[in-house]
Amino acid sequence: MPRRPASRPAAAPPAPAPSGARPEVTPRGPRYWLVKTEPETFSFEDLWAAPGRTTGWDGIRNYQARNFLRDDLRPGDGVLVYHSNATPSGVAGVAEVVAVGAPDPTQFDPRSPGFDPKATRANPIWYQAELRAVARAPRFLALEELRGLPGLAGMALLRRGQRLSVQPVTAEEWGIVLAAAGLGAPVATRAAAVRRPGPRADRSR
DNA sequence: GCCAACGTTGGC
DNA sequence: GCCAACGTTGGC
Repeated sequence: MPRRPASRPAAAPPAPAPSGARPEVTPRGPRYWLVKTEPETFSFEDLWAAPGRTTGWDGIRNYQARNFLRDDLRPGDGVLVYHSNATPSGVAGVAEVVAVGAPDPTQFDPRSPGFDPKATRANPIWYQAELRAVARAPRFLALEELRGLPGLAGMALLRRGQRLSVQPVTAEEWGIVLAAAGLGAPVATRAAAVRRPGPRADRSR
């Protein structure tokens, strides 16, 4: 289930990501991410309905996004699932990383739009992560609403020209988005469990 | 469908 | 290595 309508794989570039405009990843502690998916292809509801509410998040064909997926996601990390190219676009729910490190199988499948003739099983180019749905957003958080939330001005998603389909989210952004989505109460990702209680009013007595 | 913002390709 | 052409993303 391609997250992106897997575009033609680009030619193999120099392996490691240049640092340039790469959004920063929190070095320690729980990490948070946002992944984009076109709901007509694979929606949060599809993830929710998947066996074990889990699926291999495949179809990533951008090197920077791949590097986050391959090198930085860790089991237990929290993930905002964002619907792109949708009406409206926005955050539909929360997932968590279950496993990382597996090659994206669609790169080996000539019938898949994600097929990459340069990839071999010995030398895969693209990777996937196992994601498990944790909670629907009681309130779908539309992009327009996200733009209006104080504290999210610096969020990668909201920056002009930002197109990464896997991007880091800070702990602060995570807290703000969850609270606004009606998920202020603890969400059962390991990452969220580790999260320090913040100034948000989400501590039930 | 339009188009801005990028990433990639390929000629030189 | 430069950079114009082209392709893709994704909001609108």
